[in-house]
Amino acid sequence: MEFSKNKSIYMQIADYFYGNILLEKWKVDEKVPSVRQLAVDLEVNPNTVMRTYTHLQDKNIIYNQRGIGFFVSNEAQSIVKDLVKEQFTTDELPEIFKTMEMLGMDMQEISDYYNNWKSNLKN
Amino acid sequence: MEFSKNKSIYMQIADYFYGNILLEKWKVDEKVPSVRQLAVDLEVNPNTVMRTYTHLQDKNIIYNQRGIGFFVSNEAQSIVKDLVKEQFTTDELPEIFKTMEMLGMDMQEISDYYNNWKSNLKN
Amino acid sequence: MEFSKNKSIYMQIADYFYGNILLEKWKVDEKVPSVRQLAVDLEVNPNTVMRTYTHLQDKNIIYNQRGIGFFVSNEAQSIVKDLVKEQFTTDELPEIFKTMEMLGMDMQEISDYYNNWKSNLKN
Amino acid sequence: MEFSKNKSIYMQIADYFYGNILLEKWKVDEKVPSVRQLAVDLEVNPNTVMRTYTHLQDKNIIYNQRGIGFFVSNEAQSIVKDLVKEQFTTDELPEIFKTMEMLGMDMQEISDYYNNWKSNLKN
DNA sequence: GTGGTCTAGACCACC
DNA sequence: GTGGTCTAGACCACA
Repeated sequence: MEFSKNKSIYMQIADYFYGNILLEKWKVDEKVPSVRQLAVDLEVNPNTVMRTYTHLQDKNIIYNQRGIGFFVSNEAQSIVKDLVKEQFTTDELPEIFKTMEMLGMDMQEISDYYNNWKSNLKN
Repeated sequence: MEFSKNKSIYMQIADYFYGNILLEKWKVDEKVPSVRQLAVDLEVNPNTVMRTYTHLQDKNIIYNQRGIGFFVSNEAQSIVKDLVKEQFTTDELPEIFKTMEMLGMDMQEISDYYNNWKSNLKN
Repeated sequence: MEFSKNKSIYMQIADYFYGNILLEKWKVDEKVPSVRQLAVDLEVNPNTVMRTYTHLQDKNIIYNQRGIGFFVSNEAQSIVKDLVKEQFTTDELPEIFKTMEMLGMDMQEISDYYNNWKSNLKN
Repeated sequence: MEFSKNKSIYMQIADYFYGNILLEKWKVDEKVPSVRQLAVDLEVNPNTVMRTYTHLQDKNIIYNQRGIGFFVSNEAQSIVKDLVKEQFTTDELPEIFKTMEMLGMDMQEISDYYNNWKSNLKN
């Protein structure tokens, strides 16, 4: 996994969790990777992973069983969905729309980029 | 002008310049507000404005005439357009698309949000 | 380190970096002093050092690892060499030559000064 | 006349005077251009020229006859020569030598640049 | 009037 | 611990 410079690493790790939960790759009560293991896999400081986990736990997206690990909570799906959608529609989309105006782009162009992006994913 | 807390103030001031240049409110060789004046208008510290100006000057978007002020450079339009478009297509759009996938949204929904946003602007 | 008053402090700190990089005292990917530490060592305000670092980062001479520090970039050597040589040959040397003409000095005299300067360095 | 960005304009105008005096294009008691005229010729603000003249007058290089103009003083030659030589040997040359060391250049290379520069002047 | 630099001190996010 | 941003206030050189 590569990290963008525009966003903090621990939030990008959270994004990775959001994806896995929303797309149901990780189900309710399933164990998520250990802090240490994930830190090794992602080549980041364990503190950084821990920060993500603390953050997700605060939001009741994962829960902890002492000595065993972290697990996906019951409400994870709905919490994440609300969270992501909220931020998407109130922060990110308006930002995009403003930039579109500045660049004089219309929805069709965005749509083209989208199709392009999707076809690139397959390869 | 209100500042979002997600982004540094000096970069939001830069964004303000980008808009004015792209939409040709400010033309080539036109004088831009003085550091002190803009600081007063935006209610920020002059150092913060100075930081924006230094940044824009480094990117050859504005130039300085000693003792007189800053002016929009010849290539400002094209430099800004490249800059903004580059970041938009390589950073922001993919981010949006990823989130769309996660949320299971399609282009039609985005388009609806867009039209909604545009009609809100008019009011 | 003493600072000349003809040049801004933050640029003199940059010169110090140029020297260390060109003479390979600092190698690629080596960590450079932290902003705070260097500020203490040089007895200047951290903001002043920060200004140098931002400048060098913009020029891709150093890069940042979040929360860890600044490091010498791959291309640092060649960038600095180009930078310094460019300025030396197009700005400083012509200036010197013009003054030599005005003073009626020839290359031999300059050479004498040079040898003199070098022998003073040793003591 | 073109002005370098590295030096203040009024000092570059002073340099122009130094050259004319040292190379005896302007002799003792000869009238120098009026402030207004020179400002027009050089396309600078009259204040800037005035600043040069004040500076030169302070150093007894030119003197003023009220209502008539400025004139080259008796001691102009020797004063300028001392002034320029002093700055040249204590400020500029050491600076050059330091840069030479950093770039690993020797006197021969400088000499080559010098010959090159002189032959370019003729064209 | 203009920009340019610097200090002092603070607060924050991040690793 | 690291950098990043911002404020307040000052002083200077320059046009």
